[in-house]
Amino acid sequence: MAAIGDVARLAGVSKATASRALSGGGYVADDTRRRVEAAAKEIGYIASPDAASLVTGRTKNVGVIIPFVNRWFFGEVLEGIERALLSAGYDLTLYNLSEPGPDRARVFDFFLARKRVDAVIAVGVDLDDHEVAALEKREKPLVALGGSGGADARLSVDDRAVGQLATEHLLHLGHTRIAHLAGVGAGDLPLSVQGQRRQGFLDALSTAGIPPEDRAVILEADVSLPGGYTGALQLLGHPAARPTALFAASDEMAIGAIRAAEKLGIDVPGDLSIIGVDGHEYAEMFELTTIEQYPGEQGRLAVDVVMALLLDEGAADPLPDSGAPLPTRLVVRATTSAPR
Amino acid sequence: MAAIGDVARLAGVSKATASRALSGGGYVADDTRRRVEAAAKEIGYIASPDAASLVTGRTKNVGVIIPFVNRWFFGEVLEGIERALLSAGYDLTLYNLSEPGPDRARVFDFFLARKRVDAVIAVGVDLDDHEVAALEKREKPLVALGGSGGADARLSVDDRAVGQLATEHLLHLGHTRIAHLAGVGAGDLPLSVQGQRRQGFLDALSTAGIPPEDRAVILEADVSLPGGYTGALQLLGHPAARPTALFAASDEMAIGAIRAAEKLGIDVPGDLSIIGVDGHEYAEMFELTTIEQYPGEQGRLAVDVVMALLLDEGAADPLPDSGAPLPTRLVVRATTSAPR
DNA sequence: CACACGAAGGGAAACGGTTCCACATTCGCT
DNA sequence: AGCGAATGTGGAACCGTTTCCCTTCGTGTG
Repeated sequence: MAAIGDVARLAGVSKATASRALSGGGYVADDTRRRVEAAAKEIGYIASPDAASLVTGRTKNVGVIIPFVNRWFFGEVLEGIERALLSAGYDLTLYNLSEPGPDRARVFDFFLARKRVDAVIAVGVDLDDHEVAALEKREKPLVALGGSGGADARLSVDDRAVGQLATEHLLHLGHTRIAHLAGVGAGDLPLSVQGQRRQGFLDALSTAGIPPEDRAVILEADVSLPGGYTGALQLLGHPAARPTALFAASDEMAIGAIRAAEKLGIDVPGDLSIIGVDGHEYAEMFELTTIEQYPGEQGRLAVDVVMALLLDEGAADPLPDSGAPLPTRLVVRATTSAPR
Repeated sequence: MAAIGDVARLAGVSKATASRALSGGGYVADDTRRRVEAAAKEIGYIASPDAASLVTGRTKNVGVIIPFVNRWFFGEVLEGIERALLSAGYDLTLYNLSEPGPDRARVFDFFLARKRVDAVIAVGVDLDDHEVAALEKREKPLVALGGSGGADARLSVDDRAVGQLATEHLLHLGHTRIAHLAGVGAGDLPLSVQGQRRQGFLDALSTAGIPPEDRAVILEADVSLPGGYTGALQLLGHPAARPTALFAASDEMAIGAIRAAEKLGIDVPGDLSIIGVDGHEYAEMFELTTIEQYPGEQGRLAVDVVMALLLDEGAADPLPDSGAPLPTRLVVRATTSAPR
């Protein structure tokens, strides 16, 4: 395989000059640079990133840890990150994190501990103290998108406000018996995305002064279409206290709920209004009222922050984002209306 | 940062011995090994994969190129690959390939050209000659899952047989006016997955002796739920030649078609039978008849092949797979029945 | 009892780049 | 004209491993 020494020899310069001409900064005469580039092309020279990383300490590679790739939100984020990283000339190493367990620990203690990534983007993962510590030890920047736990920068939708807005939309239409299909763990992890949405739901009911005995239940279910389906069957099957409106913690759950209502012969929105969260690809087709967010854009943004952090690298962080939550938008379609 | 020299000094051995004790083979006394390991743990030594790669030429990293992450099939494959790779101690570098264009060329000519991956898994991508050549030049193994183009090993469902079986299922129920919702490009790329399914469809009709004027149309649409929805609206909206059965090239398309039928007041399966392909997570919920395949398992399998190839490495390839197509299974549910 | 052989470990040379430092020009400015 | 800065280039050290080759023992074998 052709090494930089070969290129240098062919171009009649030293390794140092060849290196500068091809990648490094430094002073190189235009003429020389062209000669080196021509030589490189001629022998099909390809730089070894390993050798470069070894000496510079930078790898041009960022690690992404993500709990699912097959949920719409996460898939979309991942595609956004990938595209942004690619155009910045970075590689993306994927760690598909499972629930807590030996595999998960292995990712933090073995894979991420090595110096193979310049930074880590954690999307939608709730890091525990041990995990944060493991990442802290490496001085690599850590930016988080949603989820909870310490990070150098955290981008996040205001999920509590989202939950509140969704619920207020239903209240505003005149509903009072409103159920919430929450994500699993919403009750146990108040700081998680699902926990915050649940909190927002409760906030809205409280400020609206709905007496507790009038409130419908909160049911936790898998944040997926089948999860929403079975959860909604549960919720709607009981004839006594059937809610007139349902706030689903994600659009996938909401679509499952629509399906469940159809199954049970419950008219949407006549007998049941449904609102979701996400702005899922399918939302329009199901005419679903939802609170949109923009995961692809969020991914891109996370990459921007990483790049900024990588430039500063130790300089007094001006906290490039810090503050404004990510944008969301209420989109009213045909699954919500006033109760009969 | 602690280097192996520090470990060696602390353990009172040479770098060479420390290296052997921690990773390499060679002779090391048990006692010495333990001492080195203790020293490593004590100072929190973490080996630099870059340095190791530089000298060994192996990176313990495989590249995966995949056109989507947010379609069920691909997401599932990706998760399968990731899990298998992780447990083999390998990293996964993701290249989310877009349609042909400068970005796509960049992946092949820049990213994959470098020596950062030991092997490449291409899932569902139709490689053109230039791309195959670019990968060929690096001697790294290339295993393909579906799609077309040269590769060292190719795992694939027999998509033609799948198309044929799906169509025969409908024929067997007594249908003759059968439409096919094909994936885009099915007509132009006969060797692609979608092209093969289309061929199987035609094969079945021919062998059944259905006269061409009786056959319903083939319509190409995006291989997604919205694609299936709008495609089916197209197909079913025309009252004159409405088919009594529909073979959708994927479950996502099939579910979109179900939705479209509902929209148009067409009873499924009374007025229209629908069959899909994939065994999608949602298939059961929609009671969809489908031909299942097992993408997660396929991903795992692809990794097995890669590992085998990586071991041989130049030895006379016994073509570890070569042959039997990947398993599929017809699962009959409630969206197909005899025509009225 | 000599000898070969296997086990154990050390020294040093890679691997393929980048970058520090030194040196030689050329240029702009006073 | 003199001098410092800017520009262009080469030599050599260095990044952190692995591995080749050599030395030193101890031991089973002829």
